[in-house]
Amino acid sequence: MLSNACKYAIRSILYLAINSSEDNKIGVKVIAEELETPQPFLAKLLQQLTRDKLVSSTKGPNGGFYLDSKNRKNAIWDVIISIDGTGKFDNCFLGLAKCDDRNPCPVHFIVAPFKDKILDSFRDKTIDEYVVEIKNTNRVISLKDLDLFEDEES
Amino acid sequence: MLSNACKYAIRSILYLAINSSEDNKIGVKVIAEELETPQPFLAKLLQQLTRDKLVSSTKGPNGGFYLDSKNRKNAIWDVIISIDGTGKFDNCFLGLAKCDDRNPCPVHFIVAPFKDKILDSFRDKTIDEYVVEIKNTNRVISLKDLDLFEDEES
DNA sequence: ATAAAAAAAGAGATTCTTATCTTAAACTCG
DNA sequence: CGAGTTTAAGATAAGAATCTCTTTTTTTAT
Ligand code: FES
Ligand code: FES
Repeated sequence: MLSNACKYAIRSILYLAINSSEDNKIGVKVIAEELETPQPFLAKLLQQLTRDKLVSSTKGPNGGFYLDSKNRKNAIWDVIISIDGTGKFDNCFLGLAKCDDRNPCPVHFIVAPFKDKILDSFRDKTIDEYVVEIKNTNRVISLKDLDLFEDEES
Repeated sequence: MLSNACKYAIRSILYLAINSSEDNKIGVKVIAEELETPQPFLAKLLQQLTRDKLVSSTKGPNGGFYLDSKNRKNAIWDVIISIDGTGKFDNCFLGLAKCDDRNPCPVHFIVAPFKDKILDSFRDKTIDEYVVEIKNTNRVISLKDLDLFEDEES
C-alpha cells in the first residue's frame, strides 16, 4: 500500500517533529541510525521532502534537518503525495481499474470503510496533532526500543 | 499489501470458481483475456496454484484449468500464502519490525482492526461461499464490463 | 581556510513483472 | 495403434521498478 520509501519518510517526519527544532537540527546520519533505515536512501528522501517544503534544512556545521512551524501544519498525506505520488490509495484491493461503490470487487465493502478512515486520519490531522497524540499514548516510531512494556507484567 | 501477482491469482481463482467445472475447463488464454492480465505471467501463477492443489488442470485438447469440489473448499487465504507467502499481512503499516498492540506505531490502531477483519474474511470463507456472495450481490472480478449500473439512473 | 553537513547525480543490486521457447501430456482422427 | 494437434508445465531470460550505496559538489559556520 505504501512503498518502503514512503514509510521511511513518514517515520522520519514524525521523528523530526518530535525531536527537532530550529535550534536543534538533526543530521541524516543520526536520523538513519535512530530509525534503522539505510542512510543514503533516507538522505534522498529527505531531499525530496525538503524540495517540497515538508521539512527544512540547513547545510554546514550544526546544520541538519528540522521542522519549522509551517512544516508542522502539513499532514501525513502531503508526505505520501510527495514520495509515492497520489494514487496508491485509491486503487482497488484486488487490482481492478477503479475502486467504486457501484462496481465493487468481492472485498470492496470490507476494505473501503477502512481506507476512508485511514485516509481521513492522514489528511485531516496535522503533523503537530499527530505528535500530541503520539506523546500522549506512547506510540513507537523507531525500530529501536521496542518492547517498551516488556517488564510490565508480573 | 498484496503483490500484483497475488491479485491476479485471487481474481482468477474466483473467475474459475464462477465459470469453470470439470466439464468446462478454461485455458490460460481465455482467463487472461477475460481478466485483462498478462498471459504468460498468469500462466506461471496458475502453475503455482496447481502445484499447491488450489486449482486443477488437464493438458491436451479441451484441457485447461478448473476447480473441482475439493479446490472449492479452500480459502482465499490459501491463495495468498501460495503466491505471496505469509507475512505481507502481519507487517506494520509504517514498516516497524513487528505490528504489535503493545508497541503500536502511530497508525496501528487505525490499521489493525481492518487487517483483522479482512484477514478473517479471507481465512474463514471458502471459495464456494465467496462465489455465493458474489452471485448474490453482483460483485465484479474482471476488468471488463465495469459500469454494470451505468444506465441505472434517470 | 577548514571542516561539517546537505544537495545532487548516478552506479549497482535486488526484486517484481512480463515474455519467449522448449518439453510433456492428453486427446483426435485416420 | 500412431501421427498430429492442443494445451499445460517448466526453464530461462529480458525489462521495469524499487531499493541501496558511492562519489562529487555546494553551502555555511567557525
Ligand atoms: S473495488 Fe476492489 S476494493 Fe473497491
Ligand atoms: S505497529 Fe504499525 S501497524 Fe501495527
